[in-house]
Amino acid sequence: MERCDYRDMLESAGVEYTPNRLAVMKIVGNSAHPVSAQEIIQILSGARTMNKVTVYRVLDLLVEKGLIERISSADRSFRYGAGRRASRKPHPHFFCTQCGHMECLDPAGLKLDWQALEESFPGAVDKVEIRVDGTCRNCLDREKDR
Amino acid sequence: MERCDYRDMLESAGVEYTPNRLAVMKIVGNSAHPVSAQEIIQILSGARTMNKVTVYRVLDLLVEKGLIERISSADRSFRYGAGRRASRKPHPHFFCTQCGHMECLDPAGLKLDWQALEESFPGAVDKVEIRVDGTCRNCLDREKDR
DNA sequence: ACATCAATGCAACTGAGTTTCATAATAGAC
DNA sequence: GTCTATTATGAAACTCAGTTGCATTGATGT
Repeated sequence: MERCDYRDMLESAGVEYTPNRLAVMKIVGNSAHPVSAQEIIQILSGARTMNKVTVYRVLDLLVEKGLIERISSADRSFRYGAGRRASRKPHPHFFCTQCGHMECLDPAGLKLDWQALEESFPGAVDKVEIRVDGTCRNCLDREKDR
Repeated sequence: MERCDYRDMLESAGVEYTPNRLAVMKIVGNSAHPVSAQEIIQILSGARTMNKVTVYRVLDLLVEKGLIERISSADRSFRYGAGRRASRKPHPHFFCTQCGHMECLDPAGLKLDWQALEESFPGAVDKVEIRVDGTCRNCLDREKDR
């Protein structure tokens, strides 16, 4: 099930349509949680042949255009989720250090005084990343079983 | 100038003293901003011969014992700063995506309702990382000159 | 002194992401 | 329509922070 007209989203963000770009955009957009480049490559390996370099290049492009968001994790790799242009409000993320799963958290409980931050800081601010590291429910349960 | 008795700090955190561990602890502890493993290796290359593997192993150990804090950056590498056991309160960091410099921010302006966050989340929380990405004063000025 | 265990060094490895350069596809010019 | 110039893609080799395996050194306790 499509959630959006991804092709239209690409073009209105000034990104020329290509099947590869659409494919990556769909995977990131339709995923309930931020995905890694590896996951994307793996998902694509079934349907379409697409070089990993192209995946990385498409991801870079989509991030640059604000269609998706690049989120750093605690394991030296990135996750990608729907971005500002995909009408996604900024929100924190949870990262499970056991299984590498990332998920989005509710922005409630998160009172970030962006204004005060920018004013107090001598430099240009691009983005703020808030990440909670820990162990997810699944991994906790699996641990308990042992 | 020493800021603390690092040797004592090591031992009271349950870390056997070795010259290598003290050397790393000093560099991280005396630095005004979080440092990368590369910086540590480079600083040490002058004074003492110390294998990079040992540096990484010491860093892992000190992080595990809470003496230093591992902070992820936007460039797939880590920075290390004084940790909880070094009487450092949690605080956000700024990361310059141009030069890779990281610095500590004042916790003011960041009202993070940690309590609500933990309660709303179904899993175990180890730590919360808040990172502001952007361009530092230095890099902004250098840019302007061109 | 001897045995034991931890700390260190060295070389080779890993894995996510990048660079280089060749080829294929697309878009404009004519 | 064909020709040319971008632009997108593919393939192989590379980079770079961090790891692993294993041998060596050093400390600790008896």
